[in-house]
Formats: sequence, C-alpha cells, structure tokens
Amino acid sequence: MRYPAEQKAETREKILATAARSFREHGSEMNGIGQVMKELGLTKGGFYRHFESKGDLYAAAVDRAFTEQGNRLVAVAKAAPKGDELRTVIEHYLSVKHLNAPGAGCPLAALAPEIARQPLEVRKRINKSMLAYGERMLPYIPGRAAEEKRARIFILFSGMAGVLVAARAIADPQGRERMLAAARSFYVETFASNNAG
Amino acid sequence: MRYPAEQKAETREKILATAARSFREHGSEMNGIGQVMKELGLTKGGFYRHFESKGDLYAAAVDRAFTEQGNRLVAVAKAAPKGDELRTVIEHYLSVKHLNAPGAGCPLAALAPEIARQPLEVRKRINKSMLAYGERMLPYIPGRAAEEKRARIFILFSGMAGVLVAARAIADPQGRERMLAAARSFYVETFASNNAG
DNA sequence: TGTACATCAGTGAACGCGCGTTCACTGATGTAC
DNA sequence: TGTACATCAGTGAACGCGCGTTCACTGATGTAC
Repeated sequence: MRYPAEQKAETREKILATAARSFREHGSEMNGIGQVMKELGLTKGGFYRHFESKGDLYAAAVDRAFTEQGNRLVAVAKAAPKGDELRTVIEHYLSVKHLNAPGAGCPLAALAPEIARQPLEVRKRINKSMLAYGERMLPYIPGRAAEEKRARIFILFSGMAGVLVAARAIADPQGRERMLAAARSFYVETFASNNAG
Repeated sequence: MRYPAEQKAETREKILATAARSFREHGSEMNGIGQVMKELGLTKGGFYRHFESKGDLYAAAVDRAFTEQGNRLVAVAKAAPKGDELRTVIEHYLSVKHLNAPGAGCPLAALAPEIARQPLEVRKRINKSMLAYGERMLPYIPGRAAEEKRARIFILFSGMAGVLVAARAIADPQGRERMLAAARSFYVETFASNNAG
C-alpha cells in the first residue's frame, strides 16, 4: 500500500539510527539486516527500498556514528567552564558511562579494527567523517600550527579509544574501572593541564 | 588411517598458529574453520579432533597471540642497548612494519572490540594472557610501586594499540604513516625519556 | 466534486550460499599374543 | 618373529541454520481528468 508522505525519510532515519547503535554494540558481522528491521517492526524485504546493500548501510551508519559522536563532544565542550573544555571532553570520553555504553559511544572504540578491514572505497568514505570529527576538536586543542594540533588530536583520541576498548575487554568490573580512572588522570594531565600545550 | 605418533600435536599446533594469524587479519567472523583447515591442506571435518568448537579455538588462538606478542617484545627489549629498552619496545610497536602486518602483530590492536563482546567466560580466559603480557613488561617500566607500573603499562599499551588501529583505518598510506610517526615521538618522549618515570 | 488510474513503501515467501557441527567410514600404525 | 586386532587422525558427505538479496504482490494515498 502507499504510505503517508514523509514516512519514507522517517523509516530510513530509523534504520540508520538503529544500525548505528547495533553495529557498535555487536559488530557488523553479528548483527544483520533482519534483526535491525525486526527491531523496527518491519520485515527485511523492505530494507532494499532504503539502502543498496548491507555494505552501503554499514558505511552510512558509521558516518552517522562519527557525526553523532562529534556533536556530543562539541556539546560537552560548549557546556564546559571557559578554559576547561578539553579537560571536560576527556573526562566525558573516559567516563564509566561511555565505558558501559558502546552502542551510544565512539565508533572508533567500537569498530576500529573492522573499519581497517573494509575495502578501500568504504574506508575512504568513512575517513571523511572520521577526519571531520577530528577537525571539530581543533578549537579545544592548545597549540599553534593546525597541523601540530591535528597530530595531537590523533594521538589523544586514538589513545583514548584504545583505553576504552582495552578496558571493555577486561572482565572484572572493578579492574576495568580502576584502569579507566588511571587513564583519565593521565590524559587530563598530559593533554589538558595548564602547561600541556 | 592411523597417522605417525607425534602428528596430532603438530596438526593442533598448525591449526592454532594459522587461526591466530587469520583471526587477527580478518576478524573471527570473517574467517571460518573451513578456511583455516583448507590452508593446511586438511578438511574441516577433522577440526573437531583438536578443538571442541570454534569458540574454543578462538580463545586458544587469542591466548597464543598474546603470548607470541609478549615473546616478541621481550626479545626486542633484551636486544636493546642498556637503558633504552622501553624506547626500543615503543618504536618496535609503533613501526610501519607492525602497522602493515596485523596478522603477525598485537592481538589487542587487531581484536580488542570483539574480545570485549565475548561471553564472560571467554573474556576471563583471554584476560589471563592479556595480564600476563602486561606483567612481562614490568621490568622495563620506570617507577616505584608495581601497581603504579601496571597502570602505566595499561595506559601505554592500550594507547599504542589505539594509535595502531586508528592508523590502519586511515586509507591514505602517507597519512597513516605520518600519524604513526607523530604518535611514536609522543610515546617515546612521554614514557621513555629520561625524566618520564 | 467525483472517478479512474498510477505510485511505491512495505510484505512475505523464496533463492543460493557458506557457516559450524555431526557422523559413518578409512586404513596405516601400534599393541597383544 | 608372525599374525590378528584395536586405535583414531583425517575424510567427505550431510545436517540445519541464518544470512543477504530478489521478487511478485498489496493497497492506501496522490494525481489526472
């Protein structure tokens, strides 16, 4: 049957949001199209009215996740006390909440190795939103030359992603939170103390 | 037919080594038992004479990979000039060679998110070899209390794993090597300079 | 304003495929006598 | 020393299953007249 005017865009949106969360939670191999559609109360046949293939959805969902993550961190920075933006961002990223909510968190922490295994074209597409995510952090990084700041952003955010995912791999809840807290102190001191730039 | 006396142990060994490389290269979902056995010139039916299930192989292969990675880094440290052990280990870890050889490299960098998604029992088993890997780095870390050193090892190695896998996600070969080099300088200066401890 | 027709998001059954796992079988070697 | 039998690593066909994808169909809404 024919559906109300704006429904198609809404459905596409829901598929994207659900897939973006589901991929981060379970990885792209463990969560399929059928499950994403089922969660939305739809059948999997309808998926192909919205995306060309699973690969197409994957790239779009990872793009979406990087954009959302960027939005979140920018919002956190803007809400922070003047001069404390980077410290606040680091503490938000390395929070227990982020540790325990991979589906709503950083796609680099949740998916980096499988992004690295994607075909070149998919990686290129994802790289754009990865780099855009980095660029949005530029205003909060101390330092002079933009190129220097970019390297610093790469080191900081790839490092924190490593911390988060390594902590998630630890089974003992106390152990993982202890390691996370130690890393939080380190990153704040190293990147966001007064003499860090 | 009956096979020569020590062949069973040898075959098990080959399956483990091949799986350890293959999982790190392709992830556990993309590379199956059939392909591992095929690479060894065997049929997949014979797999179950050596391992209980794919999950059993996965845990054993990741264990193996952590042990190998530990062996490699200890060997690198032992071959380094006195006092330069940690710097040499960092440079080895963040080398272009390691960047481009995930199948022979650090399992944390190659598999951390999917390790984090394993059932509790599998994570507990893998945690043992992860922690053992960390313990082997203790002698090369400056500092006093062992607990402090352990936190420092976690921060250093999870951070470097994040760097490596983020660099692998970058499509442009020059860009990824530039980022890797910047991170290498940072980690050497921060963790292995004379006043780092 | 009323009628006839076109559209197309979503359905649900079907497809081929590769996966992990099972199992009856093979047959050269090891063991018992 | 020679013979009969047991062992068991590996074979290869089969299994059920869920996956990604395709497709004929549905039918309420939008459009044309």
